Amino acid sequence: MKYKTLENPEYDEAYELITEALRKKATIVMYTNCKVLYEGRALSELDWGERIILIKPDGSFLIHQDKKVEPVNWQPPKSKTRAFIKNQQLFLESHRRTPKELLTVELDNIQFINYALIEDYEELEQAGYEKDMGDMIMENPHIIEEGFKPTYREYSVEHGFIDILGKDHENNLMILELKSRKAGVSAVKQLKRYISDFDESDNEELHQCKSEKKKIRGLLVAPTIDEDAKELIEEEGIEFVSVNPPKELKRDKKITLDAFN
Amino acid sequence: MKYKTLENPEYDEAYELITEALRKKATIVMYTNCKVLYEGRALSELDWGERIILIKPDGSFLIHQDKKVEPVNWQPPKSKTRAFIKNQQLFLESHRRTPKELLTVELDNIQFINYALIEDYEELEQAGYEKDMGDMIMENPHIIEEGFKPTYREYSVEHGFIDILGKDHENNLMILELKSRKAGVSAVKQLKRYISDFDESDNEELHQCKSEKKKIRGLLVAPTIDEDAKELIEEEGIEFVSVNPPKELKRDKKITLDAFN
DNA sequence: CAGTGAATTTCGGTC
DNA sequence: GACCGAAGTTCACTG
Repeated sequence: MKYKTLENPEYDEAYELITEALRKKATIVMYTNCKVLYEGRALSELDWGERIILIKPDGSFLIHQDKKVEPVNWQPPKSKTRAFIKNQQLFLESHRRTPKELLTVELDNIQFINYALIEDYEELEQAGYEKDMGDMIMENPHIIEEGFKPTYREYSVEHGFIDILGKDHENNLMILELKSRKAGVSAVKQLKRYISDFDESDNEELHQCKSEKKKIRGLLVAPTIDEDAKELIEEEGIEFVSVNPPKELKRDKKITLDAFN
Repeated sequence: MKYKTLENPEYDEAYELITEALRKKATIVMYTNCKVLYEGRALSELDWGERIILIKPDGSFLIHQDKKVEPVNWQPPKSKTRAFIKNQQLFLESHRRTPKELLTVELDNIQFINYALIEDYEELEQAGYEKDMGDMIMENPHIIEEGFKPTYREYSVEHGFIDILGKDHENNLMILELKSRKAGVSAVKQLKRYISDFDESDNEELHQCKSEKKKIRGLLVAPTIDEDAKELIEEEGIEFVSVNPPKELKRDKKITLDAFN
């Protein structure tokens, strides 16, 4: 049988069903009154109330209240779940090894339990992120400006990585910091840091640049920047280039490319 | 009636139930085959597969696959959900105003739908965070060292806030940066920045400190630090004090305090 | 394993 | 509504 449901089960019936579901690595959905205790990286307690509990075959354990996107309590994948009965009360326990974390749920008045062997073989196709932006710029450097030649991706410096390093048409060095969302002051500061890191570093690119008496240009590349970032950019002599992250799914891209082959 | 369930409903039955549930501001749980399209800050597409859908009375909309703690697609609270039928297919649509985001779900082969008017009046009680650590240190400064006198909490400087500002028994200035988890290099850098911000600022504390020829001590306060942070701290002349965040629920604390009154 | 950084981060605070 | 920072962040990726 692919799935099973119990409505208003007794605690012993519920115990049997949950244990069976866990053994079968099924996905369990419950709607029940419960009380929750969490002890691990932090500590929390949630008194009696009706919640939705989701237990996944990968060990993920979620407890949702009727508000918020985030679960009120949870355990990550690979956690071990078990059900047990104590003093004629049903408990669920989810245990994580490192870091040691324990989630204990006391159940009462279960409205329903459903378990199912989920069939889902799809993965999310997505686009519109910093990485997509970087790919796009490496493929079409002119988006930044005419004559821009990217030379390195993820160029390592003291405090992190320069997203894209390159040169303009006059061979001035260009340091690009990409943001796929609106950039704030923190992005400008990050870029500033990379520039000074680079300027203080001992590397071929820099030596060549200095021997040719070229400039180092810092560019913040993002869809937009907020007002404070705008001011800071002008003070710091940094340039801003507005680029939107490509919102094109890989599959679409592939089809498009295939069409050209 | 407090809750309703349908197993293997036809699309029109499902439509009726969902519309009724949305009108009643109920919490909806579904287990169904579906296909998902998201367009907003990013873009994503998820092909047909069985998933669990959760729609909350606050407008939150979650789609869970059988893996991970995070939903594969979602909309935040205050989103508006509606159901509609097109070409004898049932769709769910969740719409957010700012930023404009749209989640569209095509449903097929619904295994079950449940809606319920959830009764939950409890909020999570929790402890073990940075704020708790700060509270604890303000109340018991000797945790840091004998003679430590905290003077300011969240003291504003150029690039942020100094968690705790104070003086040692010799009236040297102490700048504390708190972390409730293992501190890394980034925390040391943050502290360094606050120290230099403070040193470059124009304020009473600093003038007094300099006129008395006192030192400025930087302290990183966290349960532990990683190896890289350890090295950096020694280089930079910053001190590390190991403090664990208090794992004590407010209610417990209140009871403890009451017991002493 | 630990460490780094992005995320449709979410969420709560303040301005 | 924008901005800022914490979070049991989670997650993917690297060494």
